[in-house]
Amino acid sequence: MSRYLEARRETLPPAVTDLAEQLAEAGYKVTGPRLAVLKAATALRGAFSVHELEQWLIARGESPGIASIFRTVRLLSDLNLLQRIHGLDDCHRYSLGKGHGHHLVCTGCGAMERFEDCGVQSLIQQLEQRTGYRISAHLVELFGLCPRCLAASAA
Amino acid sequence: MSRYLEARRETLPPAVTDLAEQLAEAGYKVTGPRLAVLKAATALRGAFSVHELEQWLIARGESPGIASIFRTVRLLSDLNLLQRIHGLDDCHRYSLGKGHGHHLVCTGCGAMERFEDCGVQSLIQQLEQRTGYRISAHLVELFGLCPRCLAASAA
DNA sequence: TTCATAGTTGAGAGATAATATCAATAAAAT
DNA sequence: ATTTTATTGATATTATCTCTCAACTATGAA
Repeated sequence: MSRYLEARRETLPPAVTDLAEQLAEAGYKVTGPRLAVLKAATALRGAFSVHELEQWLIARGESPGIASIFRTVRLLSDLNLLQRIHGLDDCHRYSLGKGHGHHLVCTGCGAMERFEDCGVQSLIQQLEQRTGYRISAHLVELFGLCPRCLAASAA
Repeated sequence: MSRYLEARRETLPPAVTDLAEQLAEAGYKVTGPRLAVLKAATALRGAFSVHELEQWLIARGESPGIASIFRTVRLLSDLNLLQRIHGLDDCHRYSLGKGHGHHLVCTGCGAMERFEDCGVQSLIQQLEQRTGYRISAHLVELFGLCPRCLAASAA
């Protein structure tokens, strides 16, 4: 495995070591900058932007160069460990999570719920028949107010 | 109505005058640059980027400043006459069309089908119950190969 | 038709998101 | 411990898009 990771395993949250192990398994080196980004992404939870990752890291005095933050985000995305969130306007947010997933995003505060089953299978079948396309991917994102923002707006 | 539009109605495609009338009705002036962008968007059909609009216009020697192209795209979008297409990667394409709509985009050639009914109502109800969110908007986009690209890839 | 006015335009500066370059560095294999 | 090779970071660059503001023009009123 990764010597670098083993040396600091004790000091890292399990979620971070877990992700780092997947980087190693995929043949990538486990480096300081990459661990830093993983720490930030894990700590921020939910939907975060590259800028927010950077701010979190700067605040702790351990920010890699911005290029490496982008590179790590891209790498996690390529390995399907990170999903890009497509907002109605904003398309520059991400969420940790394995494989295919969808998001329900609060337009008030940015909170987010992930869900797996989006029930578009029958729509896909229907459209394949009607249009002759072979559909291989889909994007489903939902927007609204979370319970807290809902309560606040009612007051 | 718009004096400017009436004076050139004869020289414009109906799809363009139709859109221009909607600008006028909404209280916006019908100007040369705006008509030019409408012509480009109508001519390009399907999914287009701002850059493609600009290229089309430059090729005909009637391109407004890039700022005005962006402004017109934004205006059409605000009036719900233009939809932004969210690709898996690319989020900078648009499609003419009124109101709420979804897209089935060919990952091979960029061709595109619009569809209205996306059948996520029951998913929305389900998630509202489970999460307590009040869902007010959604994004559904599908990707695959169009019949032509499918045939080409089989060969 | 002409005029006044208020909305619109365009050039260029600037903001933001992201990538490219490449010498220096550090993790991993030996 | 040394070698090898991936990775990093500073900087420049590109792409997308917005801002500013003087000049302009479509529109409504006269």
